[in-house]
Amino acid sequence: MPPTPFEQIHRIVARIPRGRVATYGQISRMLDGRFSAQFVGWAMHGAPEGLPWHRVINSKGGVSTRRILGYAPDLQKNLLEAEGIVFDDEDRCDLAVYQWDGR
DNA sequence: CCATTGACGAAGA
DNA sequence: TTCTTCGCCAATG
Repeated sequence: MPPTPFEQIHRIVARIPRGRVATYGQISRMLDGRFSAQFVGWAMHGAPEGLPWHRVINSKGGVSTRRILGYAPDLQKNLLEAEGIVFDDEDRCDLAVYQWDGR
């Protein structure tokens, strides 16, 4: 049987190298637009342990987990900073520098 | 089966 | 630049 949408998304996320990031929309496009960017976010909600979910951010270069209740504030940002990614005073990083090229 | 729901994004005001 | 609107589509109840 074919991989589920979640599995296809998780496979891509698992390939993101340390110190790089990918956007929800980018992953959606890498899967040929079969799923909406919004759905990619939903797939992260149920990400299996070990998946580098923190390397997936929004198109503005910022993290989106702060609005989720139950998450430690700035956890995602802290994990990325630990990998060398720098955020500006608006909590955004430079996608031109850190965005994964998919290879 | 139908309505609602998102860790989103592009376009327009 | 910020805010709103609309499209997106599998999952969930």
